[in-house]
Amino acid sequence: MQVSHVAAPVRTQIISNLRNAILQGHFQPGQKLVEADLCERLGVSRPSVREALRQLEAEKLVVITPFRGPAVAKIGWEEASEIYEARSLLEGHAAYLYARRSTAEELAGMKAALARFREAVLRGDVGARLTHTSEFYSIILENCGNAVIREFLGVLHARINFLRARSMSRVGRAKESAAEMKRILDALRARSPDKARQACVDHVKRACEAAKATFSQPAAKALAAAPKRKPTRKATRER
Amino acid sequence: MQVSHVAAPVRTQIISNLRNAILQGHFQPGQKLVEADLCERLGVSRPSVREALRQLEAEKLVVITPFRGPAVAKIGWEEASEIYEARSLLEGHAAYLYARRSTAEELAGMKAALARFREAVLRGDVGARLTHTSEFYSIILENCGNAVIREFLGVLHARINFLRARSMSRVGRAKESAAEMKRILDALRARSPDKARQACVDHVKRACEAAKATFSQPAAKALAAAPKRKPTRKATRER
DNA sequence: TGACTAATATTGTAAGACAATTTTACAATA
DNA sequence: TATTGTAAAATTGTCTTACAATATTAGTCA
Repeated sequence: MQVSHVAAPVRTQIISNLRNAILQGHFQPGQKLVEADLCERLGVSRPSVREALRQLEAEKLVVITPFRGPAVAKIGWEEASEIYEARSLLEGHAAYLYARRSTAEELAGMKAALARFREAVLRGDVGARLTHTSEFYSIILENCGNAVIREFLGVLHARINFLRARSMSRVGRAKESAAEMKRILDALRARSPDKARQACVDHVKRACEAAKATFSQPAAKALAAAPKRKPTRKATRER
Repeated sequence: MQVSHVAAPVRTQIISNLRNAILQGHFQPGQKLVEADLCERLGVSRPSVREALRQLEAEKLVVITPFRGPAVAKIGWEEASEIYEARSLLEGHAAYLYARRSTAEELAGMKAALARFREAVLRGDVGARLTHTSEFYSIILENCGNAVIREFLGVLHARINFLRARSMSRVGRAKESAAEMKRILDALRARSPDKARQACVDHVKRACEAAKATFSQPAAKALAAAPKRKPTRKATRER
């Protein structure tokens, strides 16, 4: 007899697959996602793919333009700035709430995550830095007692994931980041909601500034790759 | 079938229709939404309906359980409480941001909306109260300068819409609400971000308390509406 | 009456079809 | 050569049909 397989619907897997692919940068921002290609690549039908794309659109990871189809969401500095602002507000409040609810085990878990983060910084492992930062934060979010805030932050983190990766790979940033996380942890240990909020807000502010700095660099690449408008019409092939 | 020349995808209309129907209470919370019924009622195909339902699920207005299908989201006090908390945070910040950006025209518009709200209170028109409250708030949200916060608040408002309707119909509440809105407007006129934030937070807090009070009442209706219950089998599943 | 089984309803997914629209390719022209 | 207009191809939006998987309901039997 088959184990009561809670049978993850195909659609769910498609969503996970696509979301991970986008978050891990396998698709470039702005890249067009052709439905037929996705069907073939994932081995599923078009209705399933379309339903999954709807959900990702609602998460703002995908933008769907009528008759032009879905594309990976592309984010500009202005929008990123707004996301950082909302994140600061929500993350600060999550820490505020969590400061009164933290347990010794959880704080130990955060300490361990922070240690692994520091180790990853020394190793120069950018991917691990993100992983352990997420571990650190998820303990706060999972236990802050407000699922609505948690989910919003999950969506926001996903949307600026690539920015976090970019800024975290900057030399000085990771070390700064570790110090800021330490400050958050200290505030939580002290069970001081206001200090925890402030530490989080400061951390996000710094992260925001680091991300902003990365918005000046890529322009060089963009300019280099676009030697002014080419007269022939096939110049619009991008996207 | 019918062809629409305009760029208004059928799916978009379905989403609007269903969302409005839910917000206006034409479907009860917890009510099951049978795909075939929706197809017939809206005159569209099942794939289109399913795509629309996916989006509404992402907005948390609809809950889809595997093999049991979609149902109008039902919200308990605990979740509502979390929503009010997030709303307080975000709405307060929106007002904080807006206090520095408000224009004379916009403030006049808010004054007018508040006047219409007061009028609706006197008339006893509950529907108009909600309409004009939304007008009042939308001026803040549309111009606060942060689209991310604006959209989050739009989603939150939709999720607790029925609560707002319930609490706003309580006798004393509407009048209180008018006074609180006046206080927000005064703070904005004074261009005081902190006062505006505080006024908003207080307003949401009061609204939250009013909503909480309505969570004890509705049991009466539920009892009256379920006269025939067969004890056979597992008591018919809650819908 | 109460429990078990069959029938029915509904959802999950696939495949195919076709109109609407955009994109690309190509040809005509100055 | 460069520009512009048109035709072909590609892609999306939508519908229809189909069928397996699961849940719900009805009916049967003690």
